[in-house]
Amino acid sequence: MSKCEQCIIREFNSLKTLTKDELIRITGCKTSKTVKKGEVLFDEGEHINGVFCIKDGVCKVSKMSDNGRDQIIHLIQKGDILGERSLINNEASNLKAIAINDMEVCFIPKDEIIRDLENNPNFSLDLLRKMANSLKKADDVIVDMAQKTVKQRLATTLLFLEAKFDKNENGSIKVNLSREDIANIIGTATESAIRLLSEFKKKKLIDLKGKEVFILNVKALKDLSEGF
Amino acid sequence: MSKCEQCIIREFNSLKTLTKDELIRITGCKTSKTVKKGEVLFDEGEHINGVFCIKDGVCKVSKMSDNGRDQIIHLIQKGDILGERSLINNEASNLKAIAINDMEVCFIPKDEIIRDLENNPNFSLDLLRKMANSLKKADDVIVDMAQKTVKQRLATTLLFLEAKFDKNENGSIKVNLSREDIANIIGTATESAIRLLSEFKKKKLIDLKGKEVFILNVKALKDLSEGF
DNA sequence: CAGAAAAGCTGACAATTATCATGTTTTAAA
DNA sequence: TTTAAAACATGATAATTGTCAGCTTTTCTG
Repeated sequence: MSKCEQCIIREFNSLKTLTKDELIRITGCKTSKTVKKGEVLFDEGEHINGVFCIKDGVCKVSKMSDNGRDQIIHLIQKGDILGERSLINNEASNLKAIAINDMEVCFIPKDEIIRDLENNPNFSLDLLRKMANSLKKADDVIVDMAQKTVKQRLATTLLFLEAKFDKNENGSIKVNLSREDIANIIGTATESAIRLLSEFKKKKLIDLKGKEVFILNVKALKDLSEGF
Repeated sequence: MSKCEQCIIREFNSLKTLTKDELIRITGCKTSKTVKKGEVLFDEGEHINGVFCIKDGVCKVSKMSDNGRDQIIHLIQKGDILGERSLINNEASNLKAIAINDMEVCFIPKDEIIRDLENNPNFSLDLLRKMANSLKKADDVIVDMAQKTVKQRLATTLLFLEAKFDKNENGSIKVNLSREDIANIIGTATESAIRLLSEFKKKKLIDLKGKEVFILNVKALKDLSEGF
């Protein structure tokens, strides 16, 4: 079993504020596991009872709307932690997480994290800052969803993906989303998303090779996303 | 000047976790002020440099979209605190707050709150819980904005207002929103909001007397908001 | 109180977006 | 490898929503 105190991944998230002793204790109680593409990490209404630290891979975090369509709210990748919110407010998850490619994750049981949260103010303050930041980003998403057209939101989303994920050797964005996934991020019908992707391709803003997406014209996408 | 340690308002928010000594110190450095209807508490891009505790009145908290329309993201009322996020991540506000009726607020300077945050784990943990909860609510808003029709969102919003605010003696919701405000909560054109309000009134789901809104049929609104 | 400005309302029409239908391509399982 | 299922793509059409225009009512200001 790999040791948390030697794991570089934690430098990307709030776990970096834990002391060496705390990390050693976490090593002793955490579990590592592989999650295959398509597998559910946790479902809506489920008690997570801990926190995931993502070592590799990507998952989509979504919520079912009353209308019966899934809305993808977050994409979580290497370095991120997952489940901290349900842990803090001690409730069942309001979200569902599904791997979109094979993942390597560590799972830290609830009680251990709570203990650190209560005893290490660096940890709780860092988490507080992280949450304040997430709330700010959520504001932006709400405004975009409420005010932008589907075309603007697609442009916004493509730029977001470009910024968030690494590139493959051929220059495509290193994330494996289906057209339906993209539609569920934007909040539109799959057909509408496909149509607009085709339009963007025709206008040379992007290129598409199967599921691979290449961003060709950032400036034009930015203008589009801002309504010009 | 009124004393924080005797103020009942703090029981409604995270300030309730402060000790008597901390409250006495806050009393010494806080300022009380009246904000008239229409006045700006803080604007986008402004450094707030502290936290507001709302003693009376309501304000709308909004963000300008790229398209140039304001989106109202929160309604803040008596008992709420305001500005804690910008304080925690030490950035300028991404939001703008305007009073929608006359308000009584207290303002606590940044350094004093930060001090309590670092020294009183009850306070920081309570704030953390509050933020985790806000994030959960933000998820719901994102899903609604992304997936629901304007009609569904209006129904959702009316139920939200009904639940959040007290009633006037005649039974109307005790909040003074213009039609434009309502449209800016829902994320639609003012004309669309007006049209749907008229439709709801015609169908006896609500009644309207000027700016006063009366909820007549909660069940029907709930069904509508869920897409039936 | 009068006049001006703002807010509210409604109709007509245009633009956007969803839905349904159908065919093609890709993926995954036997 | 074959075959079935899923994903992708596009057209046609309907429903939703936005925009503009014109009018009425309410609110604000001097």
